[in-house]
Amino acid sequence: MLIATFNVNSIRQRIEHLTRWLKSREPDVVCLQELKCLDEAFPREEIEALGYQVETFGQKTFNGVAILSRHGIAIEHRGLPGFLDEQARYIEGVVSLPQGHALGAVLRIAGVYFPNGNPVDSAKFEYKRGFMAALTRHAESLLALEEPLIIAGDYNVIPTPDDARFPENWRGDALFQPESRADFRKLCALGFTDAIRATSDNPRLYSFWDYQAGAWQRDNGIRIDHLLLSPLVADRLLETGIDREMRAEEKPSDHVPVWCRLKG
DNA sequence: ATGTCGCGACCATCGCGA
Repeated sequence: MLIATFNVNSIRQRIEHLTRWLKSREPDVVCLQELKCLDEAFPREEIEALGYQVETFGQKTFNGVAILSRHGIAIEHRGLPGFLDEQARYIEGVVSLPQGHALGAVLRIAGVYFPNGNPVDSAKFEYKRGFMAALTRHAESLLALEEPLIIAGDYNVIPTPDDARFPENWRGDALFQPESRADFRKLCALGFTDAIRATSDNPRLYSFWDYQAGAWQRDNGIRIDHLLLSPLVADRLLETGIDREMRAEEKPSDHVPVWCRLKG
């Protein structure tokens, strides 16, 4: 069972990259962020042709999230419960697993696209913190269900200095503010495992490189796309990966896919 | 600090968000 998250930075610009990657990586469930289009403009047929159920929560121009699943998925939320929001940043559903699966009958998956939050002295940062507070509250209620649960997506948070090539460059940025990092730690402290950090102590594990100033060529990256695993999922974690070679393709997204493989 | 994208308004560049 392979679960992935990928911020595509416009699904219409990235559909060819995505389908190529789906064919080679063969993930079971994928959370997508930054669709940047309405549901009716989402190129669903190309993805359905590869055997995926496609569930979208789109928005014109900005944001937008989706879940792709090779197993049946029932969407329970479009929009984060308890957080009034005009922006499409949250989608949650329950995947029905094949009979006799090691995880049990279901896997709950939430796809998130956190607000960027810059500049820090603006309402945008307060909005980011409010989103995190609401997600933490909601995650607490989900953990009480004691189901296997993954919250996957673009958190727009650099958790530690090891998650940036040049951490000093991010001082004062909303992605690396003490408050943003503390909020992320508080969410994790509910009992989630950061899948990448649980399986590797390699430095330079990044998921995003800015388009500007030759960031990719200099490996000036940050790790902001995360897979948070509930205890029942963490118990079955086998390996993780970051498909950084996607960033070297023609017309790439500024993010690359991050994935984890589970037993069963 | 900024050497870049993608979108949508509007028709050719520009402002916004990242």
